Amino acid sequence: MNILFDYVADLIAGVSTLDRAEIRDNLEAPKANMGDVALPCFKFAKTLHRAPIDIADELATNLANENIEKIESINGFLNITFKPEFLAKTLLENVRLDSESITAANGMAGKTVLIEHTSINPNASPHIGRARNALIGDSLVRVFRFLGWKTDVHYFVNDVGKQIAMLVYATRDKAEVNFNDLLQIYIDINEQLKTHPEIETAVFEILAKFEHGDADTIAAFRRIVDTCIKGQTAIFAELGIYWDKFDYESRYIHEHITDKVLNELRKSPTLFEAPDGRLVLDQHGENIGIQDPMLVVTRNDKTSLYALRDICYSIDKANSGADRNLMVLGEDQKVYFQQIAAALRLLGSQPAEVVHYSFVLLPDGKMSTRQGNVVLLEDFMAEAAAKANEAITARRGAPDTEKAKVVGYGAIKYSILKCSPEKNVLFDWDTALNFNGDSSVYAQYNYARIQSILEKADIDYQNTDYSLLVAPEESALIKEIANFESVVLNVYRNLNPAPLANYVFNLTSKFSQFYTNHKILGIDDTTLAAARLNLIDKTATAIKNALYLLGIDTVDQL
RNA sequence: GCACCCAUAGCUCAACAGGAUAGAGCAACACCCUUCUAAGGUGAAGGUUGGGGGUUCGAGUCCCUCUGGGUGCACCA
Repeated sequence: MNILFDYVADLIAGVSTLDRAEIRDNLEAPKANMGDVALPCFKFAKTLHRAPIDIADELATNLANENIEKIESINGFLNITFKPEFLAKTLLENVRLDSESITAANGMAGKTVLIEHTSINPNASPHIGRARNALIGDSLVRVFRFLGWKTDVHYFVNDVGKQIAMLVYATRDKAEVNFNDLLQIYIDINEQLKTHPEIETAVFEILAKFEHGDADTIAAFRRIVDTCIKGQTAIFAELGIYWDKFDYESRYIHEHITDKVLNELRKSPTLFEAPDGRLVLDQHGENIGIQDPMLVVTRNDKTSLYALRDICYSIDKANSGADRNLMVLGEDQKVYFQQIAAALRLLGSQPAEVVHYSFVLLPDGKMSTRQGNVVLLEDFMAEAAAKANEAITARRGAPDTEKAKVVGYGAIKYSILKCSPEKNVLFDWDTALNFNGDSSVYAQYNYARIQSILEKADIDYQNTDYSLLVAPEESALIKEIANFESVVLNVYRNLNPAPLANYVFNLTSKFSQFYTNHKILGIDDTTLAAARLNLIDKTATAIKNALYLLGIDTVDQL
């Protein structure tokens, strides 16, 4: 639609004393049936010392143009409706739907962005709450890449800590450790800990040996952590989510980087030693929303706590040379992140831009890994794929596991990504596995319908006369296609993939209305047929690319 | 108790940097498959945008306040 806005801004600037840039800024797309482009005239009232209605009236009488079908002044709004042939031609000739052209138009080519996301504790299979992190992160990666950025996707492996030590302890006599058993082992050892304090002592001994570089203990940790990372990333790989680099937290201990950073922190008067020997950063005055903002960075023996290792890692990321430094983090880490950010600024380092997301809630409350009250991502994936396969079997007479995955996994991603990150997602099986209406399946299904038609088409539709596309359903579809680029840029600007889901549904809905009202093949007018084929081809591209940016695949036949 | 986020139709969500008559889907009701894929389409129904105040020509959107939910509040990661 930008092309139309530019066009209208030129027109209005030509017949008035208004500033062209200001006009362009105020133009908007009104609701359907009010026109194609609207200009609210209220902001010009002050500078012109005239009533908004007068301004709109005058513009309406002066703007006559062979491409304008209707121009109205209503309550201070100037509404312009273009002739549909002009609308179709202008928008479809200029629309940008592919990565190359959008990248070129927005000048972001070659910039680099570091994105860190997911970092699930390496103690069990991920549940759908944690998956939200990966889904948002991966979608942002795709959007940046689509806009021409070079992406560097990192995963911070939290391989230090009591949780891993507990698993090391629980599996000390096991010759083999199986990823799928870890969750139960973790739940069991948490249970045992309640009644056997001596286990806790043993666990901390293991942790201390690990931190002091004991080779056998490091190997034992590595066995657990790598089993977990392998298991977790296999699940994400199944969903098409990958990382470029896995950064191990323990490195900052074993390479004594924590000591160096600690020495830097010691130069600040805000670092003090508590009576028992712990080193603490006094963060009063940093505008952190807790009563007594203190960040404890070491234990009393001066060994590092997670915060210190996280600061080390954050410095590494800030120094990576990337143009932007992003991370996706749960809302439970909000205040903690502010504390790390304040510490980084103290050290002259720049904290990452952070995207926070809220938790996924179950109908009967919150998920808890320790209590085993979770919906595992794996289970969700299996259910979704199975349900999709049933539907495919019913429709096609035979199952198709690959297609079922495309459909089922798409539905998972869509159901989670369609909600804005700051809102809680309410998960229930019925809604998530409903493949009708506002779901990714709707878009995939209509995409397949288009492919089916294009497959059958035996005329060339590469160079067609767009001005033939004048039906209301065609105009509506064309305008929606033309919005693609601004939606992608909106997602980029706000670091929120949700509008893409909304867009792909609106777009598909416009196509479906067009499809049910107009024939594409088998009409006498072959030039019109060609134009319509070109239109649905562009529709398919927009659907495919929008879904792709959400991490969702398409198939040509469904 | 303090801080941050959220509250929109019975349910799940939209509303693009405050714009016009707040839109969809699901569920429920009435229709449409001799026609390019019915995982579809059409119609009707559903709202004092949690309550109250304020700013503005204009507020779901910004500010204050109350209520309800989420999250967090130094020696976990």
